[in-house]
Amino acid sequence: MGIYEELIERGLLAQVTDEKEIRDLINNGKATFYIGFDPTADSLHVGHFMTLVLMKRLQQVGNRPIALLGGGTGMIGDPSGRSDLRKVLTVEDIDHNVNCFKKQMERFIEFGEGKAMLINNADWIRNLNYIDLLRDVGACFSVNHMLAAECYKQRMERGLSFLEFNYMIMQAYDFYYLHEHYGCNMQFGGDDQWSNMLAGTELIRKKTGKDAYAMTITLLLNSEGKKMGKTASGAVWLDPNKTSPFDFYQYWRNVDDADVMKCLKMLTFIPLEQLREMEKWDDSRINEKKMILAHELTELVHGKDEADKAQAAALALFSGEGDDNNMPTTELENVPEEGVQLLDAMVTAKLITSKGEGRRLIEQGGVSVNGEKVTDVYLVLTKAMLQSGVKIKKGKKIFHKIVTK
RNA sequence: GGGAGGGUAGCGAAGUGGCUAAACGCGGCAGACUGUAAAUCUGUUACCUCCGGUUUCGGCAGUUCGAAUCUGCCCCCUCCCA
Repeated sequence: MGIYEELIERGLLAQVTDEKEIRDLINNGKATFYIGFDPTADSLHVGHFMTLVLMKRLQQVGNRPIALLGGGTGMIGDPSGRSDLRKVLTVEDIDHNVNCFKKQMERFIEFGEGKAMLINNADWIRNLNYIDLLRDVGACFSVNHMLAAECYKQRMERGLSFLEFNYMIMQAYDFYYLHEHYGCNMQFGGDDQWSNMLAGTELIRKKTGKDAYAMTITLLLNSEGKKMGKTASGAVWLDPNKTSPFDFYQYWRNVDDADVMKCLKMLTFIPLEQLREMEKWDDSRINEKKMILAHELTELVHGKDEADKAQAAALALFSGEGDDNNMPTTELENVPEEGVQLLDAMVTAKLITSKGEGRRLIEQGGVSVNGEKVTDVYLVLTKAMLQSGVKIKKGKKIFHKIVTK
């Protein structure tokens, strides 16, 4: 069984331009493929994670990945899949984000001679000359054709700026550039990138007469059809400072029953035979599956140590076994002798956004301190308590420790 | 450039002088039930609070005892015509 078949079985492939060719290329390690990453934030998130995993899978069987950071295209902003106008990022923002992405990716994928390549399209896009570009590639695009693309159609209703309209051309140009300079013959991307990717293969064909291929990855949607990796407080980040390993673990520990197998298949490196076996498991073992999922992914992103710690903390908190030293912690500074109010401490720890919210929570019985339900809105955490560490539980499953030196 | 219609809480959407911190729906949070799931039910959902108070309806300036609601100017969005 080749990697192509494996990707299919894992449910990762959405669309391909030429099934036979692509299967031949990637199964035999002949592909030099690129995946673009738009530096719209200062950390990668779960959405990127699946693409990174895919890069790794393909690299393992001999294909050559190019991670293309959109330091140039980020200046424009991709309108695909967006109903509103993107806010325009400054050059500083973009460069900063690109650097953050780089660091995170390096932890995850091996770059270097003969291995994966990390390229920033700012290197060529920011220096493009308008007239030259128009004459060079502008002639290859039909506006009529572009407007027919699904991603633009949706925006015809709400408005689409000329700036964003050009994104497709830039992305196509990237592909062409990589094809010419790095021998890149394939592009991967989210399913929402399909039209942009096709534009690239067409540009290459028109300019060089050669064929290049494109393949899209199924978007990771939950059973309700929403993108996964989003929580009420925002995306689930790979940066441990933005989403702690514990929270990351908990996110996966809490996925819907209906989504567990899908996540295991799409995101983990657990061999297919084993997954097929798991699929036959009795329903009563559903929680076991969730733990495996959470541990696997936390390990991939944060390392085995962190994954073990997160799991131990979760077990300690929810079933009373294991140790509880690894829950998210906030350290308070300059605690006065008389201590601090619980509500103030919770605001500092970002457990609540206002004291009003905290008061409501306590009134509704949603807060515990060191295992005891809080009834007093004005509860004070004494300095002595804080020095030994105070365990706060908000709702049923949010745990946080507050300490002071 | 001309014409029309808009901008209300996280989102959608009522409200056209006081009874409105602002209906309703979604979303969020909490409680019950469960399996750290889903579904369901209940409560809650600007901010600070003991009573009570403070700041909100694109922005600024007015009219008024009183403005989300009326007037002027400005900003932004959508549609139609160029």
